[in-house]
Amino acid sequence: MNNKIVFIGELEHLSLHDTLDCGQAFRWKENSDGSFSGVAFNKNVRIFKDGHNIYVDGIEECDKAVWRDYFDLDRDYEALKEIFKQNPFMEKAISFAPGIRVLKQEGFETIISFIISQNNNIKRIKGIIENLCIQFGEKVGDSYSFPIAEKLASLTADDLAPLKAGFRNRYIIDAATKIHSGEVNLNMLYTAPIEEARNELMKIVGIGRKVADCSLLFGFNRVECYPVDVWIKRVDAHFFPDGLPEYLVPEAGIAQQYLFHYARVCPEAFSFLDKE
DNA sequence: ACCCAGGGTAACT
DNA sequence: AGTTACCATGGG
Repeated sequence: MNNKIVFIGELEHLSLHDTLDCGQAFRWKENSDGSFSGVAFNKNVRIFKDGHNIYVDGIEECDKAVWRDYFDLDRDYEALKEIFKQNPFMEKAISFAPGIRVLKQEGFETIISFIISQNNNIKRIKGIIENLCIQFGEKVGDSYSFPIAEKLASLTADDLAPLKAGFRNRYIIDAATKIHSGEVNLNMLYTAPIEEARNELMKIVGIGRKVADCSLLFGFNRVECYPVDVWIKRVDAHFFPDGLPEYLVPEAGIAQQYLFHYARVCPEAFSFLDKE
C-alpha cells in the first residue's frame, strides 16, 4: 500500500477533536498524539493538523478534492458563526466548541449509522457500528470498511443478531434492500426539494423524520436540515420556543450541531434549571 | 427496580 | 390527528 501524506488545506478554526467526536461520525479514533485514525471512502487513513495545515495520511493526491469536501472546506464557517452569534445561547454553544464543522460523510454509511442511533447512546452506537464493519465489511489495512448495501441486502435480520442492535436489525436490512434495489434512490437526495428527499428516505421502515434529517445533513450536505433529537428538543423548548430565528434557518443544520454538542456535553448549558 | 439514550411503529383514543 | 405502549440493549 502507498502510504502517502496529502495536504488537504489550511484552516485555523478546524478542531479535529470537536469535529470528529461530536456525535456526527462514529468511526474515528483519537490517537495519543491528537491525530485521528479511521476508515472512510474505503481507505484506512490518519488525519492530523500541523499548525493550521490539515493532512490525510494514506490517500493519493487525486483524492484531495474528496477530503476537502468531507470537511466542507469551501464553506466560510467564520462568517456563518458571526451571524449565528446574534443569539446569546448560540454564542455560548459556538464558544464551547468553535472548531466544529459539519462533515459530508458517505451516504449509505450515514443512513445505516443513524438508523442504529435511534433510542440509543453514542458509546453503544459506536460499538454496534464497529462490529458491523468487522463482521460484514472488507479488510482495509488493519481495519474494516463499512459494508456495502449489496452485502447487507443479502442478509436477514437474524444474521445481525451478534451486533446486539435489537429491534434495529430489521430496519438495517430494509434500508440496505431498498437502496440496493433502487427502490430508494440516493442520488436524488443531494438536490431534490428537501421534502421529497425526506420522503424518499422515509420509505425505509425504521426511518422517521429525525433519522432522515440526520442522514441528509451529515451524509448529503443538506445543511438546511435541523434534526430534532431529545437534546435539541430541550434546547428548542427553552431557547427557541417560537421557532428558530430567520438567520439560523438557511444553515440550521450547522447551527444544530453546535447546539447539540454543547447541550449534550456541557453541564453548564442547562444549569439555570437547577434554580428551582 | 427504574430511567435514559442523536426514535419509530403500530395501536389506540 | 394527537397520544402511548412497545420495541432490544447496556449503563447509570
